[in-house]
Amino acid sequence: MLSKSTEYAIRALVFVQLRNWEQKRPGVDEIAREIEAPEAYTAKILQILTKHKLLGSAKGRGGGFFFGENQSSLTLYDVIHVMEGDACFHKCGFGLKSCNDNNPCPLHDKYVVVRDGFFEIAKTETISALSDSIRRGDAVLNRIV
Amino acid sequence: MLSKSTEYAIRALVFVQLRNWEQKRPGVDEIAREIEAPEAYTAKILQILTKHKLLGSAKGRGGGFFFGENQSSLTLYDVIHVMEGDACFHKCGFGLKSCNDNNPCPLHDKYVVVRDGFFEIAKTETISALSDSIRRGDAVLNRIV
DNA sequence: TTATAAAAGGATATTAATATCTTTTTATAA
DNA sequence: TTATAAAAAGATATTAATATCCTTTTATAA
Repeated sequence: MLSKSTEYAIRALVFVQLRNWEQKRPGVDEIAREIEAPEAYTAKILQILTKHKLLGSAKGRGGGFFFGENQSSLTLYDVIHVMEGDACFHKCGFGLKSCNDNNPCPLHDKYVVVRDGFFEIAKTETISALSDSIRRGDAVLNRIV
Repeated sequence: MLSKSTEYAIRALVFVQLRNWEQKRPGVDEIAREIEAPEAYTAKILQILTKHKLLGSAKGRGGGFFFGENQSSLTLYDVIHVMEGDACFHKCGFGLKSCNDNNPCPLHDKYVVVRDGFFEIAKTETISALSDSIRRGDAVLNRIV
């Protein structure tokens, strides 16, 4: 499972993308409200994302968050990597320090299939693709009350 | 990813099974040493497992941990459920409160495949099957230094 | 029946994740 | 050029996970 912070990050990025497509640069307050995350905490997460250049930001009046050119095809992997590292793609499901094809833990063979499946999703799915599925109406960002 | 506590629990149970097959009832100290986990913390985890009847224990001289009859085919799911609940089998990969086939988040379709794959492993794999793969030499419990 | 070995239970400590609040910097509109 | 709006930065608070320590209970061997 991804950490709460990573989830907030992904949801925030998707929302920024959607607003950017409408020529808008949302601010912390709007983003936090839309992704249903605490505002101050969302601000911290957006800070991490901009610091790592996954996202652009503008200070001052009329400022907000946006994607630059080289930030358009951000993958889930990029976001996860910045938010919580990539242990989830490498770690043994059993918690053993050295576990691999040659020296497998009892879970290795089956677990690797799942772990690699998740890695495939992370490396393939992009923020803009996720956003587009929402724009098209195939998926939703917020819960429908 | 499973929590550290859950990993310790699974490793501990597998080790108890292996020792039980040798007619031994390992104690906290031996278990902690073998699974490379802190001793006092391991004791707490074993307490949780025995309290939930996943494992038997005997106090006093010659005491230790062991499996009873109805504890022989414990699944990974049983262990995970007791240690950290079953959020990992239900939760949305995106962190949305209501996300399902009818109301999917952008990740839903692909993520569900991975999540269900993990659920299948958890429901299928048993402590004794894992232990047996070690006994046979097909897998290892400890890292080989 | 007493000393000892072992798990159970309870209290506390540490660390990491999550969250909030305040001050500072920066940009823009008036 | 000043007031305002916004993100950045820094400090602190809270909560949950991980970890340790001490005391109590229980069983057994001597």
